[in-house]
Amino acid sequence: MSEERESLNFLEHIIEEDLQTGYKKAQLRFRFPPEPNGYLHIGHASSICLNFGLGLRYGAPVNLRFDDTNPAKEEQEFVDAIKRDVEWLGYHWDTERYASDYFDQLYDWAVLLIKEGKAYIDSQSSEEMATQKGTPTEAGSASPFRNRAVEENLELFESMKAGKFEEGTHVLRAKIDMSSSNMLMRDPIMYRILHKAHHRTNTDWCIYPMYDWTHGESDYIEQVSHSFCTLEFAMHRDLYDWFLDQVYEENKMRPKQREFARRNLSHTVVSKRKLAKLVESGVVSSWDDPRMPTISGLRRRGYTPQSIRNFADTIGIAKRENLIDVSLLEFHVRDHLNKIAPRVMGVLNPLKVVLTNYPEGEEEWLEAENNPGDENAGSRKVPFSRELYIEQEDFKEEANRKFFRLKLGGEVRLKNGYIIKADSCTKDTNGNITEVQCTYDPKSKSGSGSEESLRKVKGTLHWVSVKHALEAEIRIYDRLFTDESPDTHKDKDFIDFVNPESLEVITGYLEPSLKNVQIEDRVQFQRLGYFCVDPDSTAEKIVFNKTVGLRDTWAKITEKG
RNA sequence: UGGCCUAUGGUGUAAUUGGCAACACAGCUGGUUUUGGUCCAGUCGUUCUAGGUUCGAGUCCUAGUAGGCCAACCA
Repeated sequence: MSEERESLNFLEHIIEEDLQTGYKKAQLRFRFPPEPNGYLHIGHASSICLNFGLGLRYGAPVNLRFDDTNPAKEEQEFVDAIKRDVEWLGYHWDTERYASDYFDQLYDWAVLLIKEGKAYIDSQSSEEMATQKGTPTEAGSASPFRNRAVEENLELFESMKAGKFEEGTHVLRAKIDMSSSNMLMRDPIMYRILHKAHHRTNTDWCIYPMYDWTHGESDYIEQVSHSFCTLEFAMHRDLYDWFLDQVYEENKMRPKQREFARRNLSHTVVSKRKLAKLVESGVVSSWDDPRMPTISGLRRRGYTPQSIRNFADTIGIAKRENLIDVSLLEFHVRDHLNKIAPRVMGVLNPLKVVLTNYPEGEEEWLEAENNPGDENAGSRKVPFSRELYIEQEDFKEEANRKFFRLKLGGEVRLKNGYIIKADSCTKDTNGNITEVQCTYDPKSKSGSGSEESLRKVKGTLHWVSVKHALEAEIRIYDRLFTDESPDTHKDKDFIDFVNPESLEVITGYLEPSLKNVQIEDRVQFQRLGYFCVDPDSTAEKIVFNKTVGLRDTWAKITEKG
């Protein structure tokens, strides 16, 4: 038994260290804290995999906590969608929590701070407060209300809560340090007045706590040991700790915020504003359009939860800037789908082949393996007849030796079938090839064991019997953006980089075994790629999404010329 | 003119905490193959720069350079 030293990421190192210096393993607890103001995307998926992955690794519970402190943006619809996505990824949260569960506690604590002279009601406009805040290089100045009497503060705060004031008239601020080098410590706002109904607390409240006041205290209430967030919150840590100091009791777990770099994926955008723009402007059809980097989009595209988890696992976690090539994500779907997707045949760009020596009206059903890499996958029958479709790209009148496909006078094997030879072809008035006449070798039947069947020919083509072919709508996707980092250009809008050819809808001809596919079924169309049945699919009209193509060495050869 | 963070192959992460720079992807060469897929083998690095500490530095120190972040009644 060789014990291999596992390589840990820097967050795991922090946890390991904490475990050495006093934390008990049983005290470990993590959380995934989305704001329910939109759909989860691939970036969230990484965060989910990180937190829940840590939970699995350490046998620690992970809470799903909705950071719902801004009723102006949040909706139940998003709560539901987020839960569905986390579940789909295959994770189980320990408890489902809401920051709004803690509104009472937060309010009580705020009152405590006021009583201790550590918070006050400011009655200035936001503009006045902004100018007082100073700049990164200049200290701020005190609000004229900074030394308001405790009694007055208490009274005003209560009146705020009671709904006696308009929005924007008063806020509760923590009294910290107006000259701190950290702008966030210059008397941050804890509460603001918002006369808006909340998706859970309805109209119970008209004052709502700010993120900074809420997050650390929520972690504390839930006794989260490690609160991981992205780097842009690094500055918030001082505040997180300050707020915690105000309520912390010795015998409790003191949550620790640590920050990691968010992972950027090439050729896409993830900001909610930008994704919304793609939907609103009609560039994509919906939030779950298969081109979207949302989890629901990836799901519809045919990605498997495991492939996304594997991806998150491989890219790891660190603190430096990064731009992960989307091809790595594509590698992981291929890798997983290669193992689980049944192989089938479908022709997307048909060219008719007629086997002149195959009896008219006759047909036979050939044995076809479902997955050559998986012995247990079994086999199925595919119909063969005189008239077949092959891909247009698989035939050329003349071609050089590198072209392993069909050419006049050349031979090729039809997958699971016979070796055929192209004798002639017919063209339309524009010179386009419309039909190829071939002869087949009846003794070369796949699996027959005959000498002829064992002959090696350079190429093997997929095909479909014309008479038996199933028509289906095939949606072929390409990258949504032509630029690897579309939203980082100062002089150009990300919309300018939208790939006009990101969607192509065609009719494909499939082997009849696909007749009864179900939504979300995934298959490999041999030699083409992986495809997934779209929810738009019906019994009358099957719709497939192309998840990702196969690795294509031939394309590279042709590119090079 | 302030503060915080970061810097390792084309990309993303490691490096037993100071001891021969590793893994995956991509690339390139071959082999296998009834998918130009899969699989197998091989190949591809002056650890941002300059100093310093040390027998020994990717790791520690100093300075520099580059990039990112920091002022919303957002999270």
